[in-house]
Amino acid sequence: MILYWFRRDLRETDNSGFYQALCDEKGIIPAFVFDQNILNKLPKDDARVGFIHQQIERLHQKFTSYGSGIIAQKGDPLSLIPTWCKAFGVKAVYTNEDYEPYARQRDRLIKEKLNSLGIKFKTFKDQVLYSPNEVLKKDGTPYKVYTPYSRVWITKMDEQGVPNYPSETLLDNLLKFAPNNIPSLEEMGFKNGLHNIPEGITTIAMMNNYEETRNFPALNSTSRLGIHLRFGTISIRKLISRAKKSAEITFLKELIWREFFMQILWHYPHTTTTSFKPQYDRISWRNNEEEFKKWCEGSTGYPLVDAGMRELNKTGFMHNRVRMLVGSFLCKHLLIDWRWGEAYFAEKLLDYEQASNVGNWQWVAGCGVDAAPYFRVFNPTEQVKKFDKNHEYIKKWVPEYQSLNYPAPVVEHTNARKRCLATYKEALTT
DNA sequence: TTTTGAGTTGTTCGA
DNA sequence: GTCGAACAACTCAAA
Repeated sequence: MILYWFRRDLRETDNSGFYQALCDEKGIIPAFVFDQNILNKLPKDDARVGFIHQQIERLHQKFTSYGSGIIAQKGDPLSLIPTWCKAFGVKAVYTNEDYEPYARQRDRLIKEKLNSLGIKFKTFKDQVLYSPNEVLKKDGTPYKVYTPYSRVWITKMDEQGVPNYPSETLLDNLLKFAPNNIPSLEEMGFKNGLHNIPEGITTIAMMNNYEETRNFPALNSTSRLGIHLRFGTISIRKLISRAKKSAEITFLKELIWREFFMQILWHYPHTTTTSFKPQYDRISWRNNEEEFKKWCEGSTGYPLVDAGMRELNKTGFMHNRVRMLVGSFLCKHLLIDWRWGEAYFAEKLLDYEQASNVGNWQWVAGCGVDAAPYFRVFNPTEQVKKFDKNHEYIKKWVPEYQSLNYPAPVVEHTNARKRCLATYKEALTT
C-alpha cells in the first residue's frame, strides 16, 4: 500500500509523483496535512489557506467519484504521516519534492522517521522542469548569472522535450475507501478571506501579447498564474509546453527565472536572511518605522508606489512592474532593509514564493545574484510617464491622488537618490 | 592561469 | 526632443 502525500501539487492531472504511485500499485491513499507549523504563523483570515482548503475539497470530491477520497487533517506532518501509515499498513510514502529550506528539513526528518519504521519515502521532481542540480556549469557548480543559466536550460529542454505524466487516467487505482470529512476552515481556526482568484485555464489565454503588454499595470495583462504555480493547481510542464508551442519566449523566460531563483535558494539557503553579496549587509539602513508604515499602507505621496501597495493590501496581488518600483522605493528612497519588504510581501502576496521573493528583493536592493547595479534607482514619477501615462492604474487604486487629502511625498526624489548613492557607496567602499 | 566579454527590467546630464 | 555616455567598477562564465 502506498500513501500519496499532496503538498504543493494540488491537482490530479499531469502530476509526476502521483502518477508514479498510481503506476506502481493499486490502492493508493491520497493524503494532505494542514501543517500546523505553517498555519499557526498566519493571520486567521489568510486567503492562501482558504485557497488550499478549496483545492483539497475539490480533490476530495473528484476522488469520491472514483469511490475514494483524500485524508486530510490539521497537525504536524511528522506525527500525522507515520500515524496514517500505521493505520493503513502503508509500506511506502510518495510525494513531490519541495526545495524550500523549511520543506527540506521537514522531509529529512520524515524520511528518517519512516525509514526507522520500515517504510519507504520516495520523492519526485514535479515543481520544476529542472531541479537545482540538473543545470550546472561545466565545473559542477551552480550558475549565478541568469542568461547563461537560461541558455543551458533552453538547450536542455529542446533536446529532451517536456514530459507528461497522465495521472488523471489512472484514478481507478485509488484505494476504495471512505475517509472522514475534510475539516472545515472554521474547525481549523480560520475564516475565509478568499480573494477573487482567476481560474488557471482562462489565465493561460492571457499569454498572447505578453511581451508587449506586460509592463502596463492598467492593462491587467500579466498571467496571474503565480498562485497556481505556488500550489501546483497548474502543471509547470503544461505551461512550459504551451509557451514553447506558441513561441512566447518572454513568458518562458519568466518561468526560467522562477527555476533560476529556486536553484539559487537551494544551493544558498542562507540567503533568506543574509545578502548574497555580503558587503551589502554593511549598509546602514535607516529603517524608519513611520516611513515603513506609510509604505505598507500606501501613503508615501508617490501615486504609483501607493497604488501598488494598495492593490497588494486589497487583493493579495501586485503588478510586476509596480513590484519593482515599490521595492526600489523602499530600499533606495527610504533606505529600509530589503528583509522588511520581503517579510511584508510574504505576508500579503497570494502568489508568494520564497525563492522568487527573496531573489527579487535582493535583486532590487542590489545585493543579490545578477543584481541591478546599486546606482540604478527607479524614479517614481518617470515610471508613471512610461507605464501609466494616463493614470488609469493610479486612479483605480488612489482615487484621491489629485486632491488635498493626498499626502505630500514622504521624501523628495533627488535628495533621496543622492542619499541612497552615498549610503551604498559608504558601505561598499569601506 | 589568464584573459575577455558580458551582465532583466533605469536615470540623469549635457551636447 | 533625442542621443550617448556616465553612473563605478565588479563578478561571472567560458575559452
